[in-house]
Amino acid sequence: MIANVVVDIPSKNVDKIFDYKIPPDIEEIVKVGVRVEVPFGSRKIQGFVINISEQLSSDIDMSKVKSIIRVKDFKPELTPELIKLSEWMANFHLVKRISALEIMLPSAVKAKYQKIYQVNDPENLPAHILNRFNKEGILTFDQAQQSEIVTDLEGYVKSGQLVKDTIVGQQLTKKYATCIRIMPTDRLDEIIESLHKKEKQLDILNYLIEHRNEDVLLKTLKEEGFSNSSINTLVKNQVLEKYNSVVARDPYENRIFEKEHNKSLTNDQQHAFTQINEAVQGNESTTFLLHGVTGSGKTEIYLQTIENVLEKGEQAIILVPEIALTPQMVNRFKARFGDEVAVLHSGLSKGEKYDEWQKIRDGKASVSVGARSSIFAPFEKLGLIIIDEEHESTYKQEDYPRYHAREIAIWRSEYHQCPVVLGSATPSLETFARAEKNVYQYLELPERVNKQKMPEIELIDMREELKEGNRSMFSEQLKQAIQERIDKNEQVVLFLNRRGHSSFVLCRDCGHVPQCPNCDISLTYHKTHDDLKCHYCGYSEPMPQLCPSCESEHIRQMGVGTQQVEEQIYSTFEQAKVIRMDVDTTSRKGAHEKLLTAFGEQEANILLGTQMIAKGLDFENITLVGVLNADTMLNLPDFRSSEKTFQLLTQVAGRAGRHKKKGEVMIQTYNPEHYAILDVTKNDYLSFYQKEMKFRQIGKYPPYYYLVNLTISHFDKTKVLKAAKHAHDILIQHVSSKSFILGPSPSPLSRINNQHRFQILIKFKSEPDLLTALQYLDDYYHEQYVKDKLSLEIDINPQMMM
DNA sequence: AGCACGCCGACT
DNA sequence: GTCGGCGTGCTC
Repeated sequence: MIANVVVDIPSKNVDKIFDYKIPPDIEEIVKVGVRVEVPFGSRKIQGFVINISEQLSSDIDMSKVKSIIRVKDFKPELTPELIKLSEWMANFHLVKRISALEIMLPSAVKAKYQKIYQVNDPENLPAHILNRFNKEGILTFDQAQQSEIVTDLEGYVKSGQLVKDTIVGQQLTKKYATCIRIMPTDRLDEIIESLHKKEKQLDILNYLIEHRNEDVLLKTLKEEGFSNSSINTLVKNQVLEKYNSVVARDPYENRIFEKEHNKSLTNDQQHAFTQINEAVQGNESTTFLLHGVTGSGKTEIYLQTIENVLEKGEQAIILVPEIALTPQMVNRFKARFGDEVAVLHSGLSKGEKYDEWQKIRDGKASVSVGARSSIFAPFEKLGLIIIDEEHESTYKQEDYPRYHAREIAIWRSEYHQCPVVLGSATPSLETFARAEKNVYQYLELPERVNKQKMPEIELIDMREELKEGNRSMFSEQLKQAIQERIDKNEQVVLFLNRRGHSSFVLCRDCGHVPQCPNCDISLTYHKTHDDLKCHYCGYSEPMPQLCPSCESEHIRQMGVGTQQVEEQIYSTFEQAKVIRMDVDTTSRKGAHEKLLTAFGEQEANILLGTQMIAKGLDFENITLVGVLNADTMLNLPDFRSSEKTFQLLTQVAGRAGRHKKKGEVMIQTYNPEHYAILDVTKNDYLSFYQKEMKFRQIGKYPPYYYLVNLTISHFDKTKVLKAAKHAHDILIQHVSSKSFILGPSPSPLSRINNQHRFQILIKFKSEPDLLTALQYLDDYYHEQYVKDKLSLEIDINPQMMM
C-alpha cells in the first residue's frame, strides 16, 4: 500500500504530495490523518498521511519510493474533512498545504527535531569522546556544539564509528497523575473474603471494582472520603497498586458551575430560534444573519439551538472574539452544557489547548467555544456553527495563512449540511449586503429582552468645550453625570478608544517626533520602562530628557493613556473608586476576571478601560457609559474606518441600562456631524448602512468589489519598485477592463524593519483568470525570495491594508 | 527548509 | 594536498 504524505516543510519546492510505501507490519495503524515519520533525502521528518491507495500518485519510479519509518498517532489528528478543507484553503489563499494543515491543529502536535550523534562502533573511540555520550550512546548536536567537538565527531562519522540521526519528537507535555487500581489477580473473591472485617478497605475495593474500567485518581478516592492510611495498607498488601496515568488538564476544574436552565424566549427570539432550528433539523446549509441589538438575547438563542443540535447527536462550534471570551461568557456555556464544552483560546497553555482539542477529537466534548482558530475544531458530525459578533476583524488572521473564520465556517457548513449563524448588533457591510440579497437568511431582534429601552445617547461636541476653555478630558456635562452616579451609588463605565491612537512623543517647541530608525513610524512611549518602543520591529531607546532636535525641555508624550485618565478621575471626583482595565492591568492570568468580579461586587464605582470593556460586560448597576474620545479611528487610512467606529460605539453604548435601571450614554467627539457617530445616537443601523454603502460604491470597495492586496517588500527600494511594476504588468494582462489595479503605491506602513513596502490593490467583481496570475506571481516571487529576499505577499479579501 | 554535492580560494 | 566558503539542486 502507498501513503500520500504532505511533509512538514513550509517551502514552495516541497509543497506537493510525496508517496511512501506502508510497511506491512504497520498497515493496520497507518490511517488517513495520522502523523508519520518519513525519510526525506538524507533527513528524517514528520508528515501527514492525507490519502492511502494501491498505486503511486505520481509517475516516479517505484524503486525511488521509500517506506514510512513509524506512525506517531494511534488516532488520526486530522479528519478527512479537514484534509479536504486544507486543499481548498491552499488553493483559495495561495498558501502551502502544510501551512493550511498546521493551523488546524494545536501547536502541541507540531514536530520538534533534534539532531543527534549515535555510537555505531565504540571500539577505537577515545574515552574523552565516548564519555560525552549517554547510556544509550546518544549525544545531541547542540551538546556537541557546546563542547566544540563537532569537527572531531564528523570525522568519526566518516570512518563509520558514529552515525548521525534525527529524533522527531513533539512539543507536547503530558500531565500525569497518580491513579489506583486493583492488582491483576484471579483470587479477587478470596481477597474480599479476607477483608470482611476491615470495612474501610472493603469499601475501597468495592468502589474500585465498580469503576474498574476507568482510571481512578488517588485524588478522587480521597475526595470520596477514603483515608490515606487504608489505601496505603491495601497497596502494601499488594491488593492495590499505584500507577501514573496521563490525565487531561481541565483549566476550569476548580470551579463550580451552577446548572442553568432555559429562559423563555420573546416572540422575536422564538421566531429566530424556530428558523434556525428548522435548518438544523432539516440538515440545511443555510447561513443566517442574526441581527439583534445589544441586549436582545442572542446568546440565549445560541444556547437553545445548540441544545437541539446535541439532542440530535451532533456537535456545535461557537466562535467568539478573543476579547469577548471572558469567564462570564464561558460560564454561561459551562452552566448549560457542563463537561460537554471544550474551550479554546489563547490564554490556555499549549498543553491545556491540546487537551481541550483532544476532548473534541475523541468525542468527549460536543460544544466548542473558542476564538478564531477553533473554527477548525475536529468534530465529525457538525450540526451548527455560530459566529458571534461576526463583524469583528479578529476573525481574519492577519498573518500567513490569512484566512477568515467566516469563510471557513461556510465551507464546513456545506460539507456537513448544517446551518451557520452570524450574530451581530452591527453586521459587517459584506454580511448585511448578502442578507439583503437573500444569500443569507435575515433574522432580526429589534428589541431588548423584557422590552428595556435602548439607552439614550447624547453627543457632546468637544470643540465647544474647547471654546469654553475646558481643556480637560471631561466635558462639563459628563462630569456632572458622573458625579450624579457616584452620589446615587450607581456605576459608570468610561471608555477610552485606543485604536488608531498612539501615545507618541512630541517636542512642544520644535514639533520633533522621535521616529523608529528601522521603520516608517513614530515611537510610542512605554511607562513601565520609561522608554520609547517601536511596535513593529521591537526597537527601543530611553525616553529623552531633552529634545534631540532642539534641546528643549518641553518634550513629552501626547495623547492620553488610561493611567492618566485614572489620575484625572481621582483629582476630579472625591469619592471615585476606579477599576482600570487595559493591557497593563489584565496581562496576568485571571486578572481580567478578578477585576470584573470586583466591579460586579460594587468594589468600585467607575470602570475605566479600552477596547476590552466594549464587549460582553453585563452589570445591572451600570447606568452611565461615557466615551471619552469617539473619533480616534475615524481618520485612519482605511476604507472601513467609519464602519469600525460605528460598530465600536454601538457596542460600548450597549453596556448601559441592560437591566431595570435606565441607562444613559455620553459620547465626546470632535465630529458630531459625522454619520458614523450620528447614527449611533439614533440606534439606526440601517441608516448608517445605506450611507456607508454609497461610499463603498463610489470608492469601488467591498461589498461591491472584491479586493486582493499584494505587498512587495525588500531592503532595497529600487528593487521593490521594479518588482512592483513587473507584478502590475503581469496582473494587467490577466484581468479584464472591468477591474481596477491600483498602485504600486507605498504601503500605509512604508517601511518595517528596514524593508521598504509597496502595495498593489486589485478591485474586481469576477475575474476567473486572476487566480492563475496570482499563482504565477506567487511562484515567481518565491524564487526571488529564495535568491534575493524579495518578498511578495498576497492577501485575499484583506481586512486591513497596513 | 536543510542537506549533499561540487567548485573555488586559502592555508598547513 | 585538504579544509571550508557558498551557489545549486533535490527531496517520494
